[in-house]
Amino acid sequence: MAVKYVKEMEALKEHLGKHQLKLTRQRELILSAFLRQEHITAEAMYHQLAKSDPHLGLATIYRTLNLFCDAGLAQARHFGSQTKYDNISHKGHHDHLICTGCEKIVEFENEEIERLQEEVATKNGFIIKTHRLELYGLCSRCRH
Amino acid sequence: MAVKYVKEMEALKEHLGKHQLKLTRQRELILSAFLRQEHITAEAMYHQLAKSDPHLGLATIYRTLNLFCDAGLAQARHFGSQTKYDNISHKGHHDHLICTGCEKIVEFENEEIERLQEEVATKNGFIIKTHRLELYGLCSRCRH
DNA sequence: TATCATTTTGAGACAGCTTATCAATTTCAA
DNA sequence: TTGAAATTGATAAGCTGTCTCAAAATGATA
Repeated sequence: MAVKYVKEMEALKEHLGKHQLKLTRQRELILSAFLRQEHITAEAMYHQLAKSDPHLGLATIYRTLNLFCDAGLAQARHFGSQTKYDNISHKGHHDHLICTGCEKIVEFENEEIERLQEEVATKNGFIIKTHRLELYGLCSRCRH
Repeated sequence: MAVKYVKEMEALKEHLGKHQLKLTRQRELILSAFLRQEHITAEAMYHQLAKSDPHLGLATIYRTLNLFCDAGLAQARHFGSQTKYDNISHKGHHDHLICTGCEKIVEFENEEIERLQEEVATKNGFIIKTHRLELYGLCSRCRH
């Protein structure tokens, strides 16, 4: 199972090595669960993993997902009161189209928008480090 | 004082009327405080208003700011763990440039970006209702 | 492989922000 | 003025996420 995620595992190991951190059973488990899906919530992962490992603590999941963020594998995104963790290891930065009807999330990239963002920032004396762009609306199915 | 905000007050009254809600001293007070500034936090307003009205409850402020959102006067924005309420009554939609150094917030509008957003949405079968775009970086002063 | 300093974990306490509860008060239509 | 309905203030409760700390696991070293 974890075999599929060799590259991500290598990236994690590299980060662990650089920071005197250890590879644990829990970190492996959470990594493979994390890579299996997009936009997961710590709480959701907690319930998901509870089936196979009832004693895996919620705090460990939060800690580990934050670790993945530090390692550059994940990115936390706040949707309303929820924080979802995106997998950004296998792709570059991306933005989101979110259906307010069915909660479906579509990822997209648009170089032209990114370029214009830089332009706006420069005009205001800013240097951009990160950004978030979320478009909320209805997908074709939810429009009836 | 409230005289300056006749238009917003009218908009609020219209909303109240349509929903069988009542105009109270607190709602007037919070409206005038709200319109006096940008990007305010419920907590900040609570402390601000405590000087002139020590018994105005925090819950009332939250309730009232959410009411303003419903009425189309305000918009809630989540910056990290903080929720700030923007005045959107006197201007159209706008996006934010946020300095991660000094927390300064600069508003901007960019029609070209908005147009490209529509394009992306259409391409994916979405119809956009709202969006949020936040650029995080360092302002010229914080770059030393 | 055994040792052991260091890191990590799990469980629950705790913290910050926001909403719910409810008796008392206020509003406003009649 | 009256009274049904909405609102308020105070605080309890809820939610999400972090902190604490004793016990367990890891992994570098011998």
